[in-house]
Amino acid sequence: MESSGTTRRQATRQKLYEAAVTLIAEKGFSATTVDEIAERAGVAKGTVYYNFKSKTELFEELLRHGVGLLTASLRSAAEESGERGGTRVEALDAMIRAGLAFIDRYPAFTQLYVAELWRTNRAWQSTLLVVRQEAVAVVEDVLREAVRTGELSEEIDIPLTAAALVGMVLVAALDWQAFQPERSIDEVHSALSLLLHGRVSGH
Amino acid sequence: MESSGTTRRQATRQKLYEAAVTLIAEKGFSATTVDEIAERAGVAKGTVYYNFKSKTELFEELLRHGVGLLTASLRSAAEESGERGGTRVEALDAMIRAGLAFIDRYPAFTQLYVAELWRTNRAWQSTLLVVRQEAVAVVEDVLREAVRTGELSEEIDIPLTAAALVGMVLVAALDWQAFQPERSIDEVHSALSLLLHGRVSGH
DNA sequence: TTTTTTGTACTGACCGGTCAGTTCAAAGGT
DNA sequence: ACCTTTGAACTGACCGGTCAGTACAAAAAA
Repeated sequence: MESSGTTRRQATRQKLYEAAVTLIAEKGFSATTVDEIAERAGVAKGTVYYNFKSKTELFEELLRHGVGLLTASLRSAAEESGERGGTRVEALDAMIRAGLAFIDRYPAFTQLYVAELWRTNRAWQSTLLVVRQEAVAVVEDVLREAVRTGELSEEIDIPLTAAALVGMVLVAALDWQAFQPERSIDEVHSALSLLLHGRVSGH
Repeated sequence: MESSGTTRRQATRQKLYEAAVTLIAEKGFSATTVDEIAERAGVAKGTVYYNFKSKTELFEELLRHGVGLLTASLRSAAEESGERGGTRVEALDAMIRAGLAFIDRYPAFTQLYVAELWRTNRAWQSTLLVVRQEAVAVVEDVLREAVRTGELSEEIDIPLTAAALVGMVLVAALDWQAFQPERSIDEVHSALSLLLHGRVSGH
């Protein structure tokens, strides 16, 4: 029995998450076998089934785990910006940067999330719905705040704009990793920032 | 013997494309069986292998087919806008609309494209690379043109901005279909247009 | 002692790909 | 007009391999 922060079990689960996330990102859920996951985690197959009731459940918990990290990172970026006395638009900018940093650090998770998000009729569809709503809600909150304080125009459509912003960051970052890896995070950030601040085709 | 424009074979291939695209969008490539594809197309399994040398090849040709439609649609939107004497920024706006219309019409294809695009080490990786480049290039061309004519600032980073714009449209549209289907295409279009024209946080 | 992990062996369902045989419309012969 | 042949297109039963999940005794950890 262990009573401290990380039980043995938690450590095993963590290893399994890390093994599963890269494999599933590369090959997709169905093409990834439980044997492979166990092998990469350096664990026996039986252990997988001791810790999770099925392959699907392992995946669902992986999703919850990862999105937890992302939303925490976005929220704390927004808060820190607020504490520094920044505007709400600066908070958005800080969130873009935090999003990029997250994707830079956990590219596999992001790949997997994007690949699964819009699938229909899958077992974990409901999990994804919840998890997506959490992430988009963070952006919506800041947008709503900004409209309330008059920083942004009333005419913007908050849910659609939030989705578009998230999408912009997600896809730009994945594209960066996959097709233009020689760019620095600063270059990507400023390209997106320019778009946000309307200097791409600003009035 | 048949010699006219649409051979029997082409008709069968078309049926197989249509069956495969929805199934793969819903469940992913590996989770979709050849038997299912054949059944939905109303064709025997052997016919699939008579027309395509493997499941993978069927998928690759499906990708080429679909992206062909998309780029044609984007390019013609840009051209038509040009013929009406519009600015390059108006052409971008027209392309956003064309992109949304495409996704509205072929949602399954878009889902599948996004889900597979950033996977690594897959058989069809090289096909996707080509196919992505075609799509992004259309946007890059218009951006480059706009910078040349002074319509857009020299400081924008063309490849990154093009990727971001494509991503914004892609993700916003999928999100619209999946989570906010009650919105009209006009609402989505104007939300994105506002972002493009910098009126979300324009100076 | 209790919890967790290991490793091997097994099962049964499922799936990609194959192939011998069928269908049928057009071409060619009579 | 009436048979015969040809070959592209299609069919579906079948085969060999793969994989999620199970079983369980023994070891290691706590």
